[in-house]
Amino acid sequence: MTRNKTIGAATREAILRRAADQASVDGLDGLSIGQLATALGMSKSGLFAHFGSKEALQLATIEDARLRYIDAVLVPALRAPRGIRRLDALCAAFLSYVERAVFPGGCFFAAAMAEYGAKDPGAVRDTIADCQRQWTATLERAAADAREQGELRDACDPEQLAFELEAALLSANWYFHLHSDTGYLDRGRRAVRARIEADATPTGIQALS
Amino acid sequence: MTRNKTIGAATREAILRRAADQASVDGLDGLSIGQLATALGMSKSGLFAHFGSKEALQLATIEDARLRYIDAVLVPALRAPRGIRRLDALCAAFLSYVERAVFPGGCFFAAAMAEYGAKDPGAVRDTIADCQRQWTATLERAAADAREQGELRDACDPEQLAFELEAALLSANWYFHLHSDTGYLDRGRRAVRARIEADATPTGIQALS
DNA sequence: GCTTGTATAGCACGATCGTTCGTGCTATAC
DNA sequence: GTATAGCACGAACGATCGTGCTATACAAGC
Repeated sequence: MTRNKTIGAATREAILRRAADQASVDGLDGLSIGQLATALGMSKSGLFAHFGSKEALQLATIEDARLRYIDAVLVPALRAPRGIRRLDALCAAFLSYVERAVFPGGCFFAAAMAEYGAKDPGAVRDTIADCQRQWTATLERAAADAREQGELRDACDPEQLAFELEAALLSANWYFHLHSDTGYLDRGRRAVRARIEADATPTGIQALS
Repeated sequence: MTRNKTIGAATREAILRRAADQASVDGLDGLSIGQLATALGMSKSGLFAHFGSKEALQLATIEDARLRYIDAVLVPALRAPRGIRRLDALCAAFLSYVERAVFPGGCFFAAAMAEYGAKDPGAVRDTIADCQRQWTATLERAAADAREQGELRDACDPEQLAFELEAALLSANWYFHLHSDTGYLDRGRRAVRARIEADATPTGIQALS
């Protein structure tokens, strides 16, 4: 029984990994259970039984993607000390995550946000909006910490700064994929660096070394 | 015949308008001929006959959306004099176009870029990439003009500037819709103004009045 | 008045969609 | 050795997808 459960869980993980990969390319809505099952060499009904509905599959996929995002972006970035260095590390980690193609279609959440941003409310949309808010909050907190530590000017608005940094990160993600040109990732890095420095104090600039 | 053609053309226009509206919400791929026909009170086959294939409908929809974009963004912005004022006007016109909900699901091309950015090449993807390039080039040209006119610093990189401005515009578009909060449009306006001023000469700043 | 051509409708096709159901295999529990 | 539970399968459901083929309504030109 416990043994069976382990087997089932492994299958489930494999499904979700593939689902997140595919969704980053074709969208969460474009995700098809039949195609997913074929790609995994299993039956449609066998796969379906793990979730019970397409929406449940989508939500589980988001959750799996969230874990992968934490591993790929947050964990490495949070090793940097609180403040301006962490803010910079978060941006760098995101761009690296895009470049390493952790998801083959680019940032999973960027794609999901674009896909569901204008749709009617629903569980999927709400979850995506929530993920988005969490990430933004992480950037804002890093910026606020940096300001408190005297690394960013008092006049700096952490929320505005986070907004602008994320704008650069997202655009780098879009253009990188649309034009298949890594140069846009460098543009993103330049934008991030310049934007942080624009609000940085001498202390902050030095901390960035 | 001319009369018939006029009637046919009018129907075609109505189809494309609705198609672009719907695509801005559900994506160009999510666009369904059956739903579109029902929404317009006509038969699936009658609608289909206008285009011959879904891809042709998608391409025609993009073309129609392009014209609407020109009307809503480029025409008003190009009334501003060449240089820094036009650069600013382009950004302002874009944010206004988002705010006025010219397309109900937000910027049509932003949505299409996000949807097709990671997909395999094809006519639709190529066209979208082309539209994207054109708009970027418009921003870059305005920035380059401004630099030539002494409104932006010589050290300013027009391509990088255009990238960062567009990043702010796109993110304002995404967040505005995802969180249904016009505050993000103001964040975009602030980001644009600050970014332009960061590279502006005193002459340039004065020109922005 | 007849022909010609265009615009739309009707109907049907094969494929695929998400979903349900019944079944069989396999491994643990008693 | 038998009962139980988890996992996956194949078949089929009704609905919808994009796409054809044919017919009708109607205006234009002879």
